[in-house]
Amino acid sequence: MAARMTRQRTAVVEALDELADFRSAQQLHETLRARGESVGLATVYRALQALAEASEVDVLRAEDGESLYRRCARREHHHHLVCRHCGRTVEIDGPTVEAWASKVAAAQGFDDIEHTIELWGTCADCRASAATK
Amino acid sequence: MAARMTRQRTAVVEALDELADFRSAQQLHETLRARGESVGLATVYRALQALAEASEVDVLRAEDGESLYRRCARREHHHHLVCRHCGRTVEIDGPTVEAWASKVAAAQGFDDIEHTIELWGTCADCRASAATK
DNA sequence: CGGCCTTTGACAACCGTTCTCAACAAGCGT
DNA sequence: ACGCTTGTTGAGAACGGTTGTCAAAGGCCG
Repeated sequence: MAARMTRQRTAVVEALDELADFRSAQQLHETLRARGESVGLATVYRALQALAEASEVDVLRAEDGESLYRRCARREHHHHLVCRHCGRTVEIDGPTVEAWASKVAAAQGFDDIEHTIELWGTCADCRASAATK
Repeated sequence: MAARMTRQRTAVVEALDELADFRSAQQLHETLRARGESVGLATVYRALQALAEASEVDVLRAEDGESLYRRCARREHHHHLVCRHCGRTVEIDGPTVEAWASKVAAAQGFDDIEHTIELWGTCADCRASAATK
């Protein structure tokens, strides 16, 4: 139960802190390998899972179903505008949207409401480099 | 290129029409088998894929990553309130939300914007049967 | 330092989905 | 109705992300 601070966990957290954008577990694993920090893939998955449970990282699903992780600045509930090419992320919140969501759901007799509100797009940088093809 | 109307495709469409709720490809496959309509799993996947491309069905991802399909009443853009236990679905639209989403994204210099707005909950029926455990 | 007990890592197992490819059948022309 | 052409089917293999297994490694508390 006690969360031990191991070299591997520290490495995962550090990598997330530096990256700042949404990354897949495999990308993270690759990054760690590249910088010499040898960490097993399964361990990366477990670390991310634990962090997500503790709300230390946000998780969202890419369009192809892969899970992406990010260490967000704010721990409160919020949403994201994510570049589908490079993972670049902007945190956003929509107080209006929150209210709207729970009102609609309640009106239909639904409980335990959760909502998924994510915005995907192509950021300015990726649009520029795509033009240079 | 021409879309041929085969027994299998017809069966998939019919099953979707009757079900009315979001179902996974495997559930659909199981349903068809159960009613004697022998259809290969791969074929179900292909049929759903084709229907999705033609905007004949809506696709969304369950929390565990599985794809769910549904034949919606309206073909225009809309969102869903889905019971995470039985797939029961209510179509909803949020004109305010749409506007908000594209405005926010544009303000950050993002292009090709797409948004995912889905509501998950437990419907009244499932809540009731859960109480009977 | 010693030992308990969590964590690790290589690899196998899983599971949803897609691919392969020979057999099959829609739909068209005759 | 009869071929023919060509898209479609289906069983099984392949795939890719993720999770499980289990012996070895190593935090952490006394």
